[in-house]
Amino acid sequence: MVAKKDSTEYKILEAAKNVFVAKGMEGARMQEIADEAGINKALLHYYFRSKERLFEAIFSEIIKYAFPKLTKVLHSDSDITSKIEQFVDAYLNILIKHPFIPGFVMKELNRDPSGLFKLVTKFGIDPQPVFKNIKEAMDKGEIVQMDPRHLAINIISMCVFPFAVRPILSFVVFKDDKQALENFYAERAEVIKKFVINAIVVNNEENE
Amino acid sequence: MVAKKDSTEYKILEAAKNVFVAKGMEGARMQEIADEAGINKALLHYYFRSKERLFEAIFSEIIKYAFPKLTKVLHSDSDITSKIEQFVDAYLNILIKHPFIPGFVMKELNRDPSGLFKLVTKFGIDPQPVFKNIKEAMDKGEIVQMDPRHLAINIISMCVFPFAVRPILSFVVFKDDKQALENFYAERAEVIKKFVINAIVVNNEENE
DNA sequence: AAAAAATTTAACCTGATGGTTAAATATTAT
DNA sequence: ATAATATTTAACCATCAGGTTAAATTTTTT
Repeated sequence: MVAKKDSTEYKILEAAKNVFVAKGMEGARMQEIADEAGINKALLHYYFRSKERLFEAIFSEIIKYAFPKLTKVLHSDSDITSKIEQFVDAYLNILIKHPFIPGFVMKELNRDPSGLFKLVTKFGIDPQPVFKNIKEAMDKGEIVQMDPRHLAINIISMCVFPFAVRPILSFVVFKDDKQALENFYAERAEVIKKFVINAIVVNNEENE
Repeated sequence: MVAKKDSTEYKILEAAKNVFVAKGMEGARMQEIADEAGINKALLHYYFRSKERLFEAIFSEIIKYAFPKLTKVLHSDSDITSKIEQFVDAYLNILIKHPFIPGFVMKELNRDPSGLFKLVTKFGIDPQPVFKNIKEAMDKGEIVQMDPRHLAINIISMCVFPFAVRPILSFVVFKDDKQALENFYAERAEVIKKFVINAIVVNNEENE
């Protein structure tokens, strides 16, 4: 059940999200979350019982936000290249709006993978149907033959990784020029789609 | 200066690496590092002064190990596609031998980017010459025209990201089948090279 | 052999931190 | 109006954790 805007619970969730995203589960301090929510620290425990549970509430909310938008495009009846393009567009749309997600999720993935495992199981996320769909397209000669898992991880890697390494990317490549970095991110969807299509579609002279 | 094998300092560094990699800078406990090194906790401070400095010693050693192997292949006189292939081979070689590196480095990148910034500056890592080299190859028509930065980040993303998400990749795609995962990683170099060459080399019918 | 330096140790310190509690206050139900 | 429930608060607790210290021991230097 969703907390009403302006309620104490809502304020806690917003503050907790800000602090957990910035500092991580271990680095975040309950007093800092309370300060940012403008409440007494004891209330954090009154509403959420423990730091761990508060964190889980935030983490699952983030995962719950992103996953459906991605799996939805994969269950359409489009041909494989359209699906890939829609998937890339959907993914970049989410990442541009919420660029903190990859760094945050991957930090917590490596700290304690079981949390994400539970959510994956809970949401019934299963890539096998997607791999099967890709395999069928390969067998029909629509795209080149390769292990569908490699194709999937190639696409996801190009989508997510640049956001996950945002700090070092900004520093090394963009010299902390925020606008240039935003422009780079804005171009990613088109670049990835073209790159992938070029890599996998057979005899693709028309689009050269 | 390198610590002699079997010396206390060497034991500390090995133990610290194990614990920092597993738990991260914040999650690691000095007592646990001492226990694993088989020494009194005070010795950690005697040799390294603070937890932060001990961590920095480990972190820079890891970065120092990996970077030269990668930049070396980029400074050869080969044509661009050979360079890309050598780079991918070198990168995957390192990652397969030390699969913990991406998860660890990215976790610390997001916790405190300045540490990595300092190392990048210290080692004089500058991608501009590589971008220039790529651009020249594009202008000559050897590979398709695109922003060199996108090409570079595409390649690095496909190399690194699958290792960075190893826990969830193993869980979701490989059902914790370690051998299957290792096989997948072992195939990555060839898959990435072929994928990239297909994506960027013009009229590449011979290799189909 | 003796002195100096390096290394090691057990015990301790201080601040930080997640969590708890009893009481007060506010809100809701009767 | 009163009772019950929910919310809030200041103060506190107990443990944890990085770091320190004086003294003992070992090793190295003279």
